[in-house]
Amino acid sequence: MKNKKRDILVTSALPYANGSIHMGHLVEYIQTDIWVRYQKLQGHNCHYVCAADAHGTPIMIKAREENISPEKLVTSIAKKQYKDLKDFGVEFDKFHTTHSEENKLLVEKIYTSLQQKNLIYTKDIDQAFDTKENMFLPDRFIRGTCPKCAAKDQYGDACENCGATYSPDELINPISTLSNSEPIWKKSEHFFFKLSEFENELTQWIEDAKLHKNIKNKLAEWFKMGLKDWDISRDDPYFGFKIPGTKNKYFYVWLDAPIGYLASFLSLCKNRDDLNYNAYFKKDSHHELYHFIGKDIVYFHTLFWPAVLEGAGIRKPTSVFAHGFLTINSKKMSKSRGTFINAKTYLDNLDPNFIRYYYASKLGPSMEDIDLNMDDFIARVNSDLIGKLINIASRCSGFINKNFNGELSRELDDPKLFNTFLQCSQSIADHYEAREYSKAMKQIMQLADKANRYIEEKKPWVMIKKEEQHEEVQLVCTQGLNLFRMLLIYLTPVIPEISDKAKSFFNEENWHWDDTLSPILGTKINKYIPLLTRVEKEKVDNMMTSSNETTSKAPTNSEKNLITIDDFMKVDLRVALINDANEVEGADKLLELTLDLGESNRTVFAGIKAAYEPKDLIGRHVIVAANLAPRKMRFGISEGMVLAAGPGEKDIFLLSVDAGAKPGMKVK
RNA sequence: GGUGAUGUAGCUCAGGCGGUUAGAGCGGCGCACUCAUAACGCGCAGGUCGGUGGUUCAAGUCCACCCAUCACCA
Repeated sequence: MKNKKRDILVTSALPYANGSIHMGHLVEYIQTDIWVRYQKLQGHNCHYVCAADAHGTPIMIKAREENISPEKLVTSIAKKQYKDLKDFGVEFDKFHTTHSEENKLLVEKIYTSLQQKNLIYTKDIDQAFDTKENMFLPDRFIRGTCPKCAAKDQYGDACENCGATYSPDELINPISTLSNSEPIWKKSEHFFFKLSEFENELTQWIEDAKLHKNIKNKLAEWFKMGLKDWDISRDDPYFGFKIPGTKNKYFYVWLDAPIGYLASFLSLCKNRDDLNYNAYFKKDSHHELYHFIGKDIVYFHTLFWPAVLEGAGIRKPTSVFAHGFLTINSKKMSKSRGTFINAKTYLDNLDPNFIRYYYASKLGPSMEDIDLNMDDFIARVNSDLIGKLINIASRCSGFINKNFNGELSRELDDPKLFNTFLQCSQSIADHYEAREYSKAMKQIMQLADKANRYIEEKKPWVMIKKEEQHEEVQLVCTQGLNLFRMLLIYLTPVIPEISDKAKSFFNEENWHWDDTLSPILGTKINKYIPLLTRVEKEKVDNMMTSSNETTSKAPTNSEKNLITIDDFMKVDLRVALINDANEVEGADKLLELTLDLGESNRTVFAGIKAAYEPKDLIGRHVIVAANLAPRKMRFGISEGMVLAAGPGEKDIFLLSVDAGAKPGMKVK
């Protein structure tokens, strides 16, 4: 049963240093932290490193908006992020930053090494350029009308309304969100990493790393499409590391971010005599390396990253563990819907141990999303943690303290029952190791039920009234407290803070997984102070309310993007009569409308099929943007846009005019 | 649009290779207890396993199609 000591290095994805930590981030950090604490509890040499992800255009822009240097912005945000994580019991051995000396050194070293092996080449590409701001624009900073469904104000890479993906040059009326000007298209030399040369190595690595079935599926899909080389450079202005030998080219943030894992560890090694960086990262290292990530960044961690490491002659990760996203009350986390909960908002109202346990009770090794359902959260935490677990201690300790001067008996009442609990040790350990936390929690709670049933059967509160059974009460409660102690050792990775409190209640110093083997007997316990009290619904409600308040205070997009009356008058809005409406063959969302605009007739494709029947539309008056540039669509040319409101799908509502309006009338 | 995944009691979820009356925890209802910051114990009720069709002696479990939800598309 005793394994030899393992050397393990673990990472969580680096939080991007432009915002606060929220409940979604915490799924990952808590999942990782539980695993690391478990390994440490088993006595392994396990190290957990992370860092602030400091580079990239969004951080540069935000710093500019706040009129401070990007360095300063990153430092202050990283400090807050680190504190939030720490307050949730997430215990890093090192939290560094990608904007560090160590990282610069490693990035350049790796790049040079790739270059020497002829794995880097340059190529000119066309990119959107903002002439006012004098910079190239990432897709996210371009908005315009979706070429597929004509939804307005969509990002440069994908439409949130119809889900279409495209390149920014396909957008209708593209606008730079930085200057509100129309971008031009300009050539620029970019640096590429030859990912395509690593197909064989990657295929082998995917097998070796025993990646989860879901990840493998996803990878197979990408392999089928063929690996494309990776663009690793960005143009000035950019916040990042300059590419050696160039004047104005920078490394793309996604190149230096994962290298930040190594840099953070390197920095840790500097302060620790017992750690050797090379032992972990030399090509043939047998030390273990694991990355915990979200499913959105599987691509970077299972293709680019191992390929870059392979190319640079560095060891590859032992494995990569991807988790799903968090939904709140079954809804996507969203600021506008008030389902966006910041870490800080949670902490202002609730105990971090609650959410650590709740996440653990739902987490498994798969990439499925998990839901934070508030009613479920309250029920689960109160029932499991308070009602079952903590209750064992609080119903036993009173007897020991009041009647036996706080002293535990010298033997157990039921060693067999104790052994039953012990027999689950391996299975629970295996669950932790395999990141099957939900199964581990279930098993532990079944034991807690068993402990409560034992006390119920023995009825110490009856025995204490009979002189001849007095001593048996001590035996029974000592038994109960020992069962409780074992369960808390099992739960130490999940609720470390409660575990610490229990430790001092038992007057013990350190707990190791194998301390479950021998019961604690004949010693004194301290006065019992409730280790944890129930979740109150009011606190949860309060948290939800303040989440709503803080998020709705943020200026909305419309407030920021004010336009003048002249801007508004540029849009020629007209009343139109729908003469005809038909379904479009091959289009899922479009209807073809023939409109009477008074002087002329128009054909317009409108994305309203989910909401309206063609026959109900004929004869209706609607409002049309009449001077919209005609747009060639797959099904024909659309000569305008019918105005409608709503989030999409079935919830689209056409604007109509009061009786008397005639086709062709101008709206003003 | 393409690809992948998910859909089992009110809620959260288990259900290797298809096999008798489909499981757990929570919640609900009833009983009991009073040691426990109402916690615990015993019992009961709840499901045509998203839909349709198929393969089979037999399907929640395999196949096809459909619907809904989610994610990814460098």
